[in-house]
Amino acid sequence: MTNPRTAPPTLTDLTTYLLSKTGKAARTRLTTRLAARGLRLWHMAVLAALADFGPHAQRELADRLAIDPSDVVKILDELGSAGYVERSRDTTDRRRFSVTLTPSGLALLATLTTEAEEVQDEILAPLTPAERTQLHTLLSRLTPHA
Amino acid sequence: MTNPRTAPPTLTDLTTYLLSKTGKAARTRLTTRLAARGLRLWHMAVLAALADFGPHAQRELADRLAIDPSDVVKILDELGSAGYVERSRDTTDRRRFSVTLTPSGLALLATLTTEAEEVQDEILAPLTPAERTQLHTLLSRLTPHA
DNA sequence: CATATTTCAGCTCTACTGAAATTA
DNA sequence: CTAATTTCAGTACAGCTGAAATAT
Repeated sequence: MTNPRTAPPTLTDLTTYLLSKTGKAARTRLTTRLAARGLRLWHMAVLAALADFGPHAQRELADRLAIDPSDVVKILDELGSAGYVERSRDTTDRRRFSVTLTPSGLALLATLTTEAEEVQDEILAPLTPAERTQLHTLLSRLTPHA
Repeated sequence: MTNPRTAPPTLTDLTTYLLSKTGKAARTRLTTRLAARGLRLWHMAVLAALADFGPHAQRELADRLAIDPSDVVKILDELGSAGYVERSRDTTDRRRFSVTLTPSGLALLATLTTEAEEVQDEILAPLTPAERTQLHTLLSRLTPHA
């Protein structure tokens, strides 16, 4: 009768459950693609922050992306040794490093964004373009609040 | 100028990013509430599966909820010792345990569902009732695919 | 004999904690 | 002297792997 892989209605009646499940599916798929390049989601997030807002101190990156400052260190070590970002001492406050995006970092971000859009096309496949816009608008009303 | 906690547009332009972020926020909030009762999300998911579809073998729970079978063991140990579920050997296939929900398990599920709905009200607060319905409908079109 | 279910021991990864070194 | 930034070592947890015990 019932497909044994059907999720419980008690859960699927909750919009937050659907949100959590589809969000996790999207994240997992992109994580898998990034792993093929030896990268994780935080690497992409850091590149995006630098591209969109310019140089950051490490603490600023941690605040903006809600990453633990102690984890920012390793992420930047990896991006730095691959030549995607550069660290230099902030001249006005020598406790800080100023992190900047390199041209190759910007190029990488463009590639990763394309991959993310491919994953998005997979996840949103059942929706028409108009419905996708509708969904995006609704979700963007939520995020500042969450 | 720019609030240093603003997320990068390169990311927020992706619907899947918003999906991931709001889904994670919802999950985190409910996880926190459940932890106050010594429970985790999987406990609630198992109770929901048993309430909605009746008794399951452990393997069936694992398939339906996409949990690793080896993790089902511990979850049921905890639910069982608290009296929320009962395990009995399946008479037709004695390799299997048949897991059933107890009345107190059903009562617990009702309480947890209320908590989940409270979290949902927090997360969806910016939306009107009509918009919430719209969001739910769109998301329910996605999950079978994902 | 090959396969399925339950169980356990152990690995890995992410996220978080606590503290040290440097500078403001 | 207090506080902020970067860094590192270590902890806790969830999810997964591999294999054993029992039954089909």
